[in-house]
Amino acid sequence: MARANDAVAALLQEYADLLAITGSDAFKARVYEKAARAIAGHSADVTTLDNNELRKISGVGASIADKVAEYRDTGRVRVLDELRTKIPSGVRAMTDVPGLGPKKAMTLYDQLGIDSVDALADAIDAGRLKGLRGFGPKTATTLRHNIELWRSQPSRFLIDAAMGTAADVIAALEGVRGCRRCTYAGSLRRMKDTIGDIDILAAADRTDALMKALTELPMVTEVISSGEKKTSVRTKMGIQVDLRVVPLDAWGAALLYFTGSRPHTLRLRELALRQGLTLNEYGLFRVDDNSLLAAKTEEDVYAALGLDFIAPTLREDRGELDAATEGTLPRLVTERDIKGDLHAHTSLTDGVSTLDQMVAAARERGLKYLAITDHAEKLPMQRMTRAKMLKQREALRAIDAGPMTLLHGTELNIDADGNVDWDAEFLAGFDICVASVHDHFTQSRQQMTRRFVAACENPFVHIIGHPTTRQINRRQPVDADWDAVFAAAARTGTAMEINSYPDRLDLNDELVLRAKQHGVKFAIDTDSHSTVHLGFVKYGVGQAQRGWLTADDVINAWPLTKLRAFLRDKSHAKTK
DNA sequence: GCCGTTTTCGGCCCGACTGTTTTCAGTCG
Repeated sequence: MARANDAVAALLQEYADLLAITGSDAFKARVYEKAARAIAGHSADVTTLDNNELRKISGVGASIADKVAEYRDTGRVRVLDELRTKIPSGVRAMTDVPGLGPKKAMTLYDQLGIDSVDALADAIDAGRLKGLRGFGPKTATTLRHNIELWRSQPSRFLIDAAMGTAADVIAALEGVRGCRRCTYAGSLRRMKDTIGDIDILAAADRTDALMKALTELPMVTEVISSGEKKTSVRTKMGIQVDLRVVPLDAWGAALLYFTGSRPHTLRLRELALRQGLTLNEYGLFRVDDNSLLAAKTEEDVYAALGLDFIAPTLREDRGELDAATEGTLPRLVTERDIKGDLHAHTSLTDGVSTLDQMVAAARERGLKYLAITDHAEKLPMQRMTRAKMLKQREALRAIDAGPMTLLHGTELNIDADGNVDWDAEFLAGFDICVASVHDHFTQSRQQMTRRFVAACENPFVHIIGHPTTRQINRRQPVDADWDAVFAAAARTGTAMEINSYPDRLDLNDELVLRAKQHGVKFAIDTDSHSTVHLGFVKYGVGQAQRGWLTADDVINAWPLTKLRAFLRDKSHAKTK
């Protein structure tokens, strides 16, 4: 599954972690982390590059280039293997427990021979940490508690669940006297596909009332820490909520800082330093006389650094600072650009809303067109037949949808060999066909790739639905050579879906970036099974933005005539 | 270990909170 770049990045990250645990130069460890990130985000396969090309990657110098080359040639990195013999893998795993970092993990291993999370839990239960320097009774209790949390809960939460919690917290805090502004930041604002914790930023002159209000919310089960400027709690759902309160004058700098990502803000700080400036959550200051340059809005801070405004969804250190310097940031697709939905179900198959309800809800949302795409007959549980499909088409054609155009489509099943339901004649009757993988998830990469390529080459298939078929926290993505699949999609004029369903978000941002490099077009669909799901489109747009897409890349951001031409061009392939 | 619009050497982001300390190390984001 993983690209060679991901494997190399994982090795470099492991090396960085082991350096930190062994207490070597902290800066050295940071350099390896940075290089790992740069390689993970590099477009070319690093195992195809020579040393000179490797060293052109920012953060990769002679030493790291040699290690990558060694991995390319031998599949190993000798110095990493040596470190691994000194530090058991369980010691590194221990640093995943909240509150336990590299220093304490090493102390536990050195002094007590503790080499796994399980061993640590046993040692705490047996009272073996008593007398160990740096490990008082409070630390032992907290660690034991955090081990259980770490064992019992997923580390990432679905974006819509996090968004709901954030909205509840914000609504409560906005009602607190003295609260001037309140919003969410962090990975939620960046629209990452999954959310680790929720960052809430508030502006107020006095902070105590806000901190108290947060800790007293009914949803809060645990106060992790609480100070004058920052409070962290855990909710019933298990997600951590961090609240930061700043003066209103620092709003922009604080929002920028707490939105992150860390690599992005780190780069901003480096850029500031090179200009004789320093950036923190209170503002951008001159180093020499501490005078304030910008703080009120994010736009002010970026401008003072000589940068165009960078949308939160782009702040991942994937080249956005260079683009902002050069004025070449993309004009990102927005929810307002989305003119229609090309993947939606009704109660004819596994949807819960009727055709009429779906049409009415889509019209209410102001869509210009809607494709109804119920499941085809090879998904046996749906009991679909040709007759039912034709009857639905008749019903759909009879609906007066006002200014909205209705398209009759279907979600075909891509079988193990890459074929789809129904014959050419029947398929030709549809306005649009989505085709998706719904079974045989464990095929080899080679088989799976052939399967997708065959589907792309089918003249009746316009969109590949939820391509990796992952279900977040439940099912892994299928294994395919995505570069080969994307190349086929671009060549055949087949759009790749960005499925907006919160537990899919498929393609995700990283694959969107890769697909775009192949010249692929995209469809941001909701895959709605109910009228309320139409609102999920914002999450699909989030992934699209994170993949640097413009409205021109997204076929359902196009006017209907242009979309129809795209669909027609694909179908014309069948006569060639 | 990397890097350079003050630097090829000497820096490297920085603030908040906790716990165990008697002035700060460790962790987190």
